[in-house]
Amino acid sequence: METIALAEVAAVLADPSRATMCLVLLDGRAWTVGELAKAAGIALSTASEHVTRLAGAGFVVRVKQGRASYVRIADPRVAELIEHLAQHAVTSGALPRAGGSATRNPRKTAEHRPVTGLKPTLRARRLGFARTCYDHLAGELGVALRDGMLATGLVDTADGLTLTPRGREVLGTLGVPVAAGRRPLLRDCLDWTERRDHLAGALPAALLERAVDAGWVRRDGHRAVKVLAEAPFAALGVDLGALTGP
DNA sequence: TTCTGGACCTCCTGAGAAAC
DNA sequence: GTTTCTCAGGAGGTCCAGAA
Repeated sequence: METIALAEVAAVLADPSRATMCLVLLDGRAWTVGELAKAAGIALSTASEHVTRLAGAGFVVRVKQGRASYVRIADPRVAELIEHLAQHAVTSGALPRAGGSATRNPRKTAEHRPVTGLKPTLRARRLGFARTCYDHLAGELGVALRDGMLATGLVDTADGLTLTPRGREVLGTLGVPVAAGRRPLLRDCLDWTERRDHLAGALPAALLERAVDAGWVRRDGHRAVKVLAEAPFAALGVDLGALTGP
């Protein structure tokens, strides 16, 4: 019974077009069916069918707004599942690291297309340096944030990943709201480019939202994030100058 | 082991509906 | 009228069980 259910769910992601759509949606934004079709390199009607199937399996939800129909990942757990599958694909050799592709359809997203020139190389480097992992920061910057917050005592791992009183204070001064709600405040999320953990959960999501609102970082194309020089990441134990950068 | 026919899947074009 | 999306129908490819 469970085997059949697992096979059915896996079959939904087994199609390269639907997998591409899911990877595109990992940036946490809502996309129109037309945009998804363009990203996957398929016709609009075909994309609509794929979205219907993804929605039926609970991977995505549709939000009607006027004549447009927006599609987004159903919830953060789905995003984590897709991110982990992508990470597994990389570590198992099915997909090369950022910038490569092993799908049977070569016209897929820029993120997984083989690097053939300067522009794709730069894109891959930007993704590797700093990007969004659904709703939080990932890449070299994401891993550095975890390391920095641990090193400066803002986060503690003695009893699982917890925010220390000092961490609460520092984040408060930065204007980052600290409220867990139904989601865990902090948890580890394996980074598929760095092969190390970065921070996920309600707090990293709030930090990214605050960073974008305050202009510390700017979304720079699909998933890539540009860090501005005046970003106060030093308060979180991150030495931006020590990172390799894109 | 190879061939064959049916079932299934993906993707396309074209028509039509709905919203602006 | 234009844009965006869904639906219908069909082409082409793949998979698989059964036969030779």
